[in-house]
Amino acid sequence: MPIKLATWNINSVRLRMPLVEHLITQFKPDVICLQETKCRDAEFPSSDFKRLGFHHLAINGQKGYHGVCIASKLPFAHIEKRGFCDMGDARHISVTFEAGTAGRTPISVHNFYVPAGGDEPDPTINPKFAHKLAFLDEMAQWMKDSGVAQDHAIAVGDLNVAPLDTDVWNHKQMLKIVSHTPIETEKLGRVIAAGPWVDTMRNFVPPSDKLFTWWSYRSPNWEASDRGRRLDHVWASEKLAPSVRGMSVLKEARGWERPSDHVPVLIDIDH
DNA sequence: ATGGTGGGCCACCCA
Repeated sequence: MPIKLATWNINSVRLRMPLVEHLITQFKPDVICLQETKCRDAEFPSSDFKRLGFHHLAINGQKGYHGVCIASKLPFAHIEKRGFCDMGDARHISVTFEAGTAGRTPISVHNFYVPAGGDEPDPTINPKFAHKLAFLDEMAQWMKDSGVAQDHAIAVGDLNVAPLDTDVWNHKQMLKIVSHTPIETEKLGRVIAAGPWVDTMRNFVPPSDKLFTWWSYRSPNWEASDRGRRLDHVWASEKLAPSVRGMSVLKEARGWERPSDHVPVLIDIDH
């Protein structure tokens, strides 16, 4: 059964529900993972999702900041929300689908919003950066302990780290910029190894090619200057990775009206 | 080297 899954840092789901609707009508995803929904669960536009055929909603929101959700046409068997770093932040939600057809084992989807980490890449003077590093450590430990990637599983989200040289517009210039510092890259690598996970986006775009999912609001000519970063990721467990048949980064969404600074990433799973 | 632009929400927090 083919499943199309999208992940997108929406930067306020209430403000950008028209863009989500456009994504749905134009690209027809079955499952949508959002980050930075920025509203409480009671304020989440659930009726809009249901009108659009997404009857199954797993929401972990909070007032004003952060917030993640998984909206789905397919029913869930389980929903889980995990707190990281004891901050009370809404930065994770996961679902397991009901058992697949033809006796296939159900897929789990984990949706993460990793802390951005502030501007100063020194954990001794910047608590936001320290939080980001601790979050990545805890993610790796939990991946190891839980064994989530041992079965059919997907991990997606805004991980706020661009690990490869070609995940940023200028590697040398970015080495001291939060999101591309060696310590973040190393820690994200440990999270991937702890699964172990497969970086499915890079199965479709070779590491020699630049690949971005985010362009800052602060650049008036984002497209011409193209100073992007790959902050959003789609990982598959080794068992599921061969079933990922397609991937696209919807760069055009950065040019939509009142856009998010992140664009959706879509994958096709043939499970 | 600096500041540039957004969103939430009402004084600044966050990205």
